Amino acid sequence: MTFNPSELQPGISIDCVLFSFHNRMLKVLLLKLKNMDKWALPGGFITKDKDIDSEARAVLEKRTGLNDIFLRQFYVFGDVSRNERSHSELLLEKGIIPREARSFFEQRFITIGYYALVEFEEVKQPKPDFASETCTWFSLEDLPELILDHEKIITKAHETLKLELNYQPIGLNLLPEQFSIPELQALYEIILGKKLDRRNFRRKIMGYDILKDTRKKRKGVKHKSPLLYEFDKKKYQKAMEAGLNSGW
Amino acid sequence: MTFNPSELQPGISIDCVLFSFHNRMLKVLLLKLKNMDKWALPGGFITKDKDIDSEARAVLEKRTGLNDIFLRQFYVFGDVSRNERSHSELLLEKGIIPREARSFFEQRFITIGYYALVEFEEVKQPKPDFASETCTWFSLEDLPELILDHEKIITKAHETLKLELNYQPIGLNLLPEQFSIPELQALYEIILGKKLDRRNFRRKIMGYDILKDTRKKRKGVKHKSPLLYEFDKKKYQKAMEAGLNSGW
DNA sequence: GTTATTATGTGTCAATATAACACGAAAATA
DNA sequence: TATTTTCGTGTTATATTGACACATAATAAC
Repeated sequence: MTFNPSELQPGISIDCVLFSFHNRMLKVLLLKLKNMDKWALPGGFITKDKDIDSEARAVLEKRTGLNDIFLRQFYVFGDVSRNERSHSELLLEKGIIPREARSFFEQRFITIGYYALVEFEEVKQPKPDFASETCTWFSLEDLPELILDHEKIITKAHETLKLELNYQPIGLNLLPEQFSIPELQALYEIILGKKLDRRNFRRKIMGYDILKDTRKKRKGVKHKSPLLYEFDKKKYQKAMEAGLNSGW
Repeated sequence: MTFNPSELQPGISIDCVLFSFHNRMLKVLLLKLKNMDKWALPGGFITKDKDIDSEARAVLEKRTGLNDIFLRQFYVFGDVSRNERSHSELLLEKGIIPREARSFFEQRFITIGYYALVEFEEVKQPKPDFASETCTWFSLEDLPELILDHEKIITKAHETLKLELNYQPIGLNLLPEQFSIPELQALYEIILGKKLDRRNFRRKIMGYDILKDTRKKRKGVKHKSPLLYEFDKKKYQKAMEAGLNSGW
């Protein structure tokens, strides 16, 4: 890995909060920095002749191998205080960043936050980047120690997810092709951070007419098998454009 | 006005869509560039040791004289295509930007969009910046020709306003201290782009219990005088935090 | 000062949406 | 065969929404 800082927009980075949903938990993809006990969001920089959204997409593709991930900008973190001199010094000291890129990394950085959604099983083997040695999922409830303001970035992404639940196809992008209504409800409960009534949830979600019954059952669960559904993508999309205005 | 590009974050700008509400129209503050027939949003750059939000605030303060304006980030415009070489060349040619700042302006720029809300009457005499000769309000319905992607930025700001109407104290920041319910309704109608039923609007807004009756009437209107209200700021704030979840 | 114009303020009813709540059925495991 | 666990279902009371019409207050026109 070599940096060509001259090809990059200086002082701007991208950080991606990639969410997935597994075992009824919301998870976030994180990278463990080499020789350090801290973790970081997948991120990158902006090539001078590339659109920022495609650079975010590129970051995710490099980590996951997937290139059609649902992606949204959610906030720019631009306080001066987010730049800790000690952080870039440490990276240098540990040999994580090449010496010739020193001045690039020592700049004050403003970072554009993206959140992204992916179906857990689609990501076979997440790949660390040049600065990290591991890349793996963490439950939102149980995050490791993170560099800089990355925890704050995750929190803000989660808040945004909550607000956009009625306007963005979040369920569609986090769940596998087929899923049960209780699974969908669990996703909603985790994003919203509150319990929902099972009967009322079912009635309401069915009322939107965005689910298709597959006439199949989930096998291998040690209790009554739930029926499986798929999203009717066209109707889902249309419902999102209008907004599920009731809110949850 | 002299630029010290060395003190600025390179390649990042700020653009502010400052809304006000006057004569039942939503207005936006624009600047007319010197020697050109195009208008632009108030904007600026980011000093290396300043937070981005305070730089946005500084832009607004310079244009309006006000320093406590309600302000929110809403989007980053970062497509490569938004940078028109011809634009910076024209600015140079017209002598709008100093020759020594040439290379600064010729960079590829990413701009952070902020929307801001102000009570129309509070802004006595908006001031143009070094590159412009006039600074004035335009109705959203009747915008002049704008530079670059500024029209798109305004459109996106307006969409955001619509979405955030239920979560942000928008009425509070756009209306004068005292206002009538029909005025508040007109504001909602313009932001939402649709007519609302007068009786239902009143019932619903009153239901939130965020208005205080001032026991006064608006004088000088050529019809029945409406009663004037004020926002109960504490209750308004609380209602916003919960979200006016029904939506309009 | 009488009339016309215009926007304000108000209430009801029907339809819809929400919240609260309990029990039988299916699948696996013991 | 019994136990455990979660699934699937319906009703009722309450709250919210949408649709709708008429009398009143202020000014302007005559």
